[in-house]
Formats: sequence, C-alpha cells, structure tokens
Amino acid sequence: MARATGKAKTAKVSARDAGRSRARLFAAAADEFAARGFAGANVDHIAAAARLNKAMIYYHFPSKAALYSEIIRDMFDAVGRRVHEVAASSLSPEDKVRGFIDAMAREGEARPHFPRMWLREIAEGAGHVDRATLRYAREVIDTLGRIIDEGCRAGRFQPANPVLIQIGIVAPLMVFNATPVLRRKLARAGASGAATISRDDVVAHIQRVTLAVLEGRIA
Amino acid sequence: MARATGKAKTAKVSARDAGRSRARLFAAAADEFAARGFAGANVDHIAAAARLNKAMIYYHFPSKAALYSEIIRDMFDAVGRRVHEVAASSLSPEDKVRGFIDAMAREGEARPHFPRMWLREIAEGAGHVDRATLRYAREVIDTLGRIIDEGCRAGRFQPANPVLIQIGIVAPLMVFNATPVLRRKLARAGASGAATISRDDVVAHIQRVTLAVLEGRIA
DNA sequence: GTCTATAAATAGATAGAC
DNA sequence: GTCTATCTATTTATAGAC
Repeated sequence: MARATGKAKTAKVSARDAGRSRARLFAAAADEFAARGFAGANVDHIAAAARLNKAMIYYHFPSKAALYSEIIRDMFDAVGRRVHEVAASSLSPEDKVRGFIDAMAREGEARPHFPRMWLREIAEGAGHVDRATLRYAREVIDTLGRIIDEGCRAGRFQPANPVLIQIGIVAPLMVFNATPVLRRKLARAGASGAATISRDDVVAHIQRVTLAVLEGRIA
Repeated sequence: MARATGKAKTAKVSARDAGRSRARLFAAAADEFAARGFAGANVDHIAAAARLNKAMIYYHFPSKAALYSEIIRDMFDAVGRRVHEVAASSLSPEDKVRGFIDAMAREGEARPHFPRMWLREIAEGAGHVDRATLRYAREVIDTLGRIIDEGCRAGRFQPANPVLIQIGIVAPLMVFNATPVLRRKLARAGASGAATISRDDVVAHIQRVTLAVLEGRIA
C-alpha cells in the first residue's frame, strides 16, 4: 500500500498505466476514504498509493471534498443502473427480488470501498451526499418499491414498506461485506462461526428471508 | 450544541453540573465522535460542547485516542451486561431471542452515539477496538449462540450460525437507529415510506424474522 | 502531465497561572 | 479544577519549474 520509501520514489509509471493517472488517483482515493474516512484520509497517502505526487490530485480534482463526492456519486450511479436493469427485465417478481439482492451484493464486491464508505455516510447522516446522489439512492428504493407492487398486483406478495425491506437487505449485506477483517479478529478471539460464513451463504439467506417476508410467510 | 459564542464564554457551570466535568466531556466526546468519526472529531469542539476548555480533556484523559477507546469499551460493556441478563433469565428460548433483540435496540437508543460509532468501527475493521472490547463483543455473540443451542435442545430451533443471525439482527437495527437524518432527507427527496417507519415496527419485524429463521419456517 | 518547495491553516498536546 | 497562551506537527492547497 504505502510505497513511498527508498527508491520507489523514482519508479517510473508502467506503460500500462501511462495516461491513466486520474483513474489511479480515483482508485487509490476510494481505498483510502474507505479505510480512514473523509477526515482521516490523507491526500499524500492517496497520491503515494497511486504512485504520484500530491499536486496531481489538484491537477485532476478541485479538492479533496470534490474527489470524495465523485466517488460516492459513482457508487450510487452504478447501483442504480444495475437494479434498474433487474426491474426492467421480464423475470418473475420473485426472481426480480433475488436479482435485486444479487445486484446489490455484486456491486459491493466489485467496489470494495462501497460498503465501507456507505456505512460511514450512514453514520454521519449522509453529510457528503449531494442532491444528485440522493436522487440515485431514492431511485434504488423506488425500484424495489415497484418490484414489490408488481408482486402484489400478481397476488404473490403482500404490501410492505420498501424502506424497511431495503434496510433488511442492504444492512446485513454491507455489514458482511465490510467485516472480513473484523470477523477474522472475532474468530481469533474465539467467536464460534465467525470464520465459517461464505458470501453465498449470506446472499442466499437474505434472498430467502426477504421472499418469506414479502410472501407473508413470517407473521 | 456549539455554545462557544458571545457571553456563553463566561457562563458559569451550574450547580447541578459542578464536579461532573469528566462526565460532561465523556458525553460531548461521544456525540462528536459519532458525528464526525475519530479523525474528524475536534478536541476543541468537544470541550466547548461540554462548556469547558480543551486543557480539561487532557486533565481527565491521557489523549484523544484514550477517550475514544473508553467510550467504545463502555458501549460494549453495557450491551454485554444486558444480553447476559436476558440469557440468564428463565424465559423461553423464543422470548430470550425477543429479549436479546429488544436489549440491543434499547441499548442503541439509550446511547445515541452507539450505532453510529459502531458502524464506523465496522467500516474500518475495528481499528480502535482493544482486546478487552473484542472480548465483550465475542461474549455477545456467544450469548446468542447459547440461546440458540438451548432452543435446539428443546427441539424448537434449528441449528444456525450465531454470527449470521447476529448480523441479521444488529445490522438492520443499527442502520435504522443511525439514519433518522438520512431517512428524513430521503423522505424529502420523495422516497415513499421513508418517513413512516417507527422504532417498534423495526424491532417487531426483526423479532418475527429472526424467530422464523430459527424455527426453520423460512426455507 | 509531473514534480519540488512552500504557503497557510488546523489541531493535538503541554506549561504554567489562578 | 479550570483557564490562557503557546509549542509543534500535520496537512490541505498552491506556485512555479521542467
């Protein structure tokens, strides 16, 4: 991660990376923000991780805050597109719910910074979330709401609050995705089962539970 | 919150608060850490919110980091005691599960900083969590595991991974408890249902879902 | 596009008076 | 116990050379 020692200082950018400094800074920043939060992130670290100088951040981005916002927006933009595809498909309502959950899970895996940054944003009331990003977030919930409505009209689901369903899906998914390190620590501390959960277990579990709720098989 | 303006500067500490400067700093710090994270928190703000001077923080606590750790430890200590009481009671396994969930919910309400600080800790792999605190966290999971075992021996529950069950309980609970502000923002942005979930809805929902899972009524 | 050097502000921590 | 004043380190951001 931190390569800013010794002769690494004079390392030349590889041919593959040439001209991609902006993308490298973006990726390095996502890592740093996820690990340390906005305030804890250090632009020197970000630049070093991207094998560049701090000044390059200000060449490509207006400020640390703008860089952060762009990463957040990118996350929700991607999630929004994914779940929209699922909702627009010709799958059954049940499979759309499964697909919605799978899309959220895959997105969290494709962007390892996503669960951690989003948990932080939740913790501080989405203080760094602008109006555009908030609209993306709303669209994700609305999309889930439309899938639920569709199932209700087909007589297969019972009415449910989409925000409550969404919390039941996203919260466990994000916590699981964000906790590989913590679960290892807990496993070393002796917590039974902390080491034996797989990604597929979690996704399948949430899919089953969510469908059971929507189909009224709970109460 | 921030009273450090004008004549507030010369405000005398009320009789009720006299000699309680340590407790006031503790409470103000919990608020600040929850809102801004460890790195983002500012010791000047903490002191001002406690109607004291920054130097008083270093009179009562060795450092900003030690203050933070003490708050985290206090949180898990309290939760550990609560769930231990539930497990040691003579309730049925079903009611113990309900009580466990209720205890977690109440603890998150009694300490508004708890859900937000814990979400942040999750996001960074529990970087500020010491061994003692980790042991408390493990004990909470173990306690849930014992309740599940008890239900299994009584032929009422099916075996389940306590960590997976715990994530299904704690993640939605913490996200809900941490998001009043965010849900208001979403409601203003037009998300249907964001404004209409109550605390009791969430707790009852999680209780029903968790019991359905443990009783094998899901798959 | 990339770097070095530096300005300018912020913030954790301490000394010492009262 | 509480305060003011200050030291010191860190860190965002910019100027300007190559």
